[in-house]
Formats: sequence, structure tokens, C-alpha cells
Amino acid sequence: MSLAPTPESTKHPDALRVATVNVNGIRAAYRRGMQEWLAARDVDILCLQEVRAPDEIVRDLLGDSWHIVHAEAAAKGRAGVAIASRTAPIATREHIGDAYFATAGRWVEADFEFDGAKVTVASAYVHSGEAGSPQQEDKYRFLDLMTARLTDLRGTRDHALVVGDLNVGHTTLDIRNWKGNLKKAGFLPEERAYFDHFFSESVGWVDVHRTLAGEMDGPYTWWSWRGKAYDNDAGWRIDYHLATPELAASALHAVVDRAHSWEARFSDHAPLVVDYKL
Amino acid sequence: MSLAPTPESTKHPDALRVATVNVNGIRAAYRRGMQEWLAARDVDILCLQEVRAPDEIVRDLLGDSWHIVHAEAAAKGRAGVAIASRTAPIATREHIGDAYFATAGRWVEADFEFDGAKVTVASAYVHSGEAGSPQQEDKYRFLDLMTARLTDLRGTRDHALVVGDLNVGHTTLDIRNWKGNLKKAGFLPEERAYFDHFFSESVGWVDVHRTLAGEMDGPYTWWSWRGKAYDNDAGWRIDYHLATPELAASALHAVVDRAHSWEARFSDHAPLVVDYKL
DNA sequence: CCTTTAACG
DNA sequence: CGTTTAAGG
Repeated sequence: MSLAPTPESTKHPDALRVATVNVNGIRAAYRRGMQEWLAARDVDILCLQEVRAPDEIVRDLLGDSWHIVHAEAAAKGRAGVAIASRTAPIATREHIGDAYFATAGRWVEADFEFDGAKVTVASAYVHSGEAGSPQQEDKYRFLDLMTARLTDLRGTRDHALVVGDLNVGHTTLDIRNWKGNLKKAGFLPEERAYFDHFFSESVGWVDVHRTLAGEMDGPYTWWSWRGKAYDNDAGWRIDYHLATPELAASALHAVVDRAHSWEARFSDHAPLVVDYKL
Repeated sequence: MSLAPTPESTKHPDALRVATVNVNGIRAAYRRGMQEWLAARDVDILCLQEVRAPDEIVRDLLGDSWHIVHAEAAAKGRAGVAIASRTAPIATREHIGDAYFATAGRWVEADFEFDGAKVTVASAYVHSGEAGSPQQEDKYRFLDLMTARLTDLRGTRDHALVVGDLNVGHTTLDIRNWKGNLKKAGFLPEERAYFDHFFSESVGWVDVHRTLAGEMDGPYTWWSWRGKAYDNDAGWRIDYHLATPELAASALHAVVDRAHSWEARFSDHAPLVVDYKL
């Protein structure tokens, strides 16, 4: 299997290519062909969510060519986020918040220096959080912490990038069947308000993918495994690149690496790949 | 897929063909081709162990052509024994012993009448019982109950047949690597002593398969999934037809339906099929 | 509908 | 090495 060349797969020589993908179990993703996808894309920084595997297995699968920082969840086989990079980070941090989320496997950060510019990258996995469940409460607690962290990063870094599965669709453009999901976790008004706030002047982050894609439906990044959701593109845009304004302005293009006929769908999420020219 | 004709598959017109098979999950067995095996064998009474499925699913899979008595385990997805017959039983009983084993899904009996002769058939699934574990204690308790039941059946029935996965190899002929298993559950002296007792004059049952096969190694009925145990025939004879003497004497032949190149292995156990000419 | 673990075998 | 279920998604 190989990936056909696409305009987006031709990377500008100076560009930094950052991919985020919820792999829904990295072992299953590799069984389904993730390695072929990765080999065909010249990714510099790979942000993973729902790794769901012990650290040793993650390193075995990705191989020696990556520097890896991996925040495992205390619960075996659950959550887990990682940042794999071709160059070594100068610092890493494995969670946000207090002890409650210390071993949640939902947040990891790495600081890089590229040609003198400092860039902080975070891989985030927000709770799915069924409405009314205890997990929904955790989701709000986590989004509160994330708000604080975004504010802090915005104030203290040259450039910062928070990518990952944020498990919320921001606007009606972001969910195919938005009318049917107004009371469902992932499109609740209270959840969406967090994103309004992220992109407000006071917090000041940019939704890179939406900015590049413009006011179109989607492009979606997640489709249920059930039925024909994928074939019908009945998806949700819940995976994001959030960037500080200057970094966001440097984004050349964004691509959702939706599987085509000649390649495999290796997760229920598709990779979201953005090239930045710092 | 079809079964090549074998001498044993040609059933005498008056014979009663009784098969026992530990299916290790009837859903998985059907996925792996059990139905093709069953369609090719003209079985009259099919005794199953480790059914591991809800009653409704068992009836769906086997279809309408069978009368089924199914003793489910209280623990979902565990154990479960059944007797499927082409003719209706005149009575059924779904356990032995007191409340402790009432919902164990390890014993089921059916009484049949064939041309005026009464025959009781039981499908039994004795605990695997790792040595030293609490399950080993349960195994001995169950073997005690089975001893009592065998004694009772012997005294009260014209003909009785107890088949199933008894999870004990009786003699050194019954396990390929018997030397390496002298301290392993399934070949412990204390377990084997039960079988000496079953076949003693005082209890008076007959090991039909051994009687017909003679003093040979095997024929084995179970092989670990691991490694090349199956290819190397490194098996255990732990599935049995135990019969009362007159019924045992009527046995025409016994066959272990080991999968051949042209058919699938649908369980870690192979069916043991015996024809009786009452 | 899929991925893990867990217990059991 | 394979079967289930269970929780999580």
C-alpha cells in the first residue's frame, strides 16, 4: 500500500508538519495500516490520543526514529496521549491540573526550539463525556483546566499549539447532523461555550483548521464505526489544531487524511495534518 | 466445505449416534465452521459443553430441527452445557448437587425412549481446576457429586450415558506428555483415582472410547491452541463417553472428529462421536 | 461498532 | 492462545 501524492503531501522545505490523530488504540491502528500512512507523510511532530497501550509497546511500534513523550493513563488500556517528534524537545510536561488528572493520560506538552523560535506543543484528549454521566462533570473540570492552561500559554510563550481530540464540535458547521445532537455530549451549548471563549479576544487562540477551511460544512475528523457514517461522511469535527495567533498565521494548509479507496481507515478518527512555516 | 466420507461416517440404519463436543463458545465455533461439521455428520444426540452463550443464541444457531435442553451458567459467557436431540426427551434435569452447583452450567440430563428402551444421557463439563486454586476444590466437590450420580444412574436406569469434557486424563495413555503433567490439574493422582473408581466393579461404568480404541496412545480429544500442539498431536484425552455396561457393549465404533486439511478446527476440543446399536 | 482488560481455560 | 464480558468510547 502507498499513498498517492496529493498537493498537501508535498511539504515546503521550511515547513513544520504537525499531525494529530486519535488512534483509538495504537496496536489496532498499526494492525490496520497506520504505519503505511505515517511512512507516506513526512510528519515532524506526531500528536497521538487514545494510545491505549503500555509505553514499551508504543516505542516498539513507532520505532527508534522518534523522540517520544508519552503520558499513560493509570487505568490500563485507557486514554494515553503522546508527542513523537523527529527532533528532541527541550522540555516536557505530562499533565495539567492537580492530582485528580495527574494520571488521566489526557494532556502532554513538549517545548521545541526551531531556528531560534520556541514552540510549545500539547497533545490533548478531552473526555467524551456522555451527557448526565459523572464523566460529563470530569469533562467540564478538564475544560476548565484547559482554559487556564491556554490562557497561561498565550501569555508566556512565543508560539504555542494545542492539538488533539477535544471531543466538542464548536459550531453547526462542525457536525453533519447538528440538529439531532443538540442534547448530546460533544455539542452541548455549555461545551461549545468553552470554544467561544478559547477563540475570544481575552483568551486569543485560533482554530487553525477552520480558519484555513473557511465557512464550509466540516471537514470532519471523526465518524462512528456504526453503519455507513463514514461512507456518508456523517462526521464530527472534534479534532483541532489550536494555535497562538502568530503561529496560526504561519499555517500553510490543513488536511484531514481521510482514508481513500487505496488506503486503510486505521481509526475512527482521521489524522489532521497542518504545515506551519515559522 | 464438505466432509469426505469416512468408514465411521456411514451410520448403521439402526444406530444411535451420540456426539460430545466442548465447543469453547458456540458462537466462535459456528464462525469457525461447526455448522459444516454438523451438517456432514448424521448425529442423533449432540452433547455440548462450554456453550458460553445465552439460550436464545444457542437456539438460533442450532436451528429448529433440534430439541434442546440447555443448562446455562449464572455467570454470563461461562460454562453452559446442552443436549440437542432429533427426538424429544421424555424428561430433563439441569443440574446435580445442591444450590452450590445449581447454576454452574456443568450438568444436564435428558431421558429418551428408543424402541421401548429407556436411555438417560448426560452432558457434563467438569472444572478445569488449576492445581492449588479454589477451582480445584470445586472440581473435587463436583467429581464427588458425579460419583454419586453415576452410582445412582447405574442402579436405576436400563441404560445411561454420561458424556462430556471431564477435564481429567485417566491413564498415561491419555496424555501425550504425561510425565510433564504429573503435577498439573487434569492428571493429578487424586483426580485420576475418581476414574479408577468410576470404572471399578462397585460403580461399574465403562470408558467406551478406550474400550473400542484399545491400549493405544490417545486418541486425544483436546489440544492447546498454543504453539504446534495440534499439528504435533500433543493432546489430552479428557472428553469421554461413559456408559453402563450393556449400552457400552452396543457401541459400534468411536471416532474423534479431528479436523483434516479440508475442514476447519472449530474448537480446541474435537468432537467424540460414538454409534450405539441398542 | 470497535478497543481494550479481566477471568477463565 | 483463545473465549467471553465489561467499561469506555
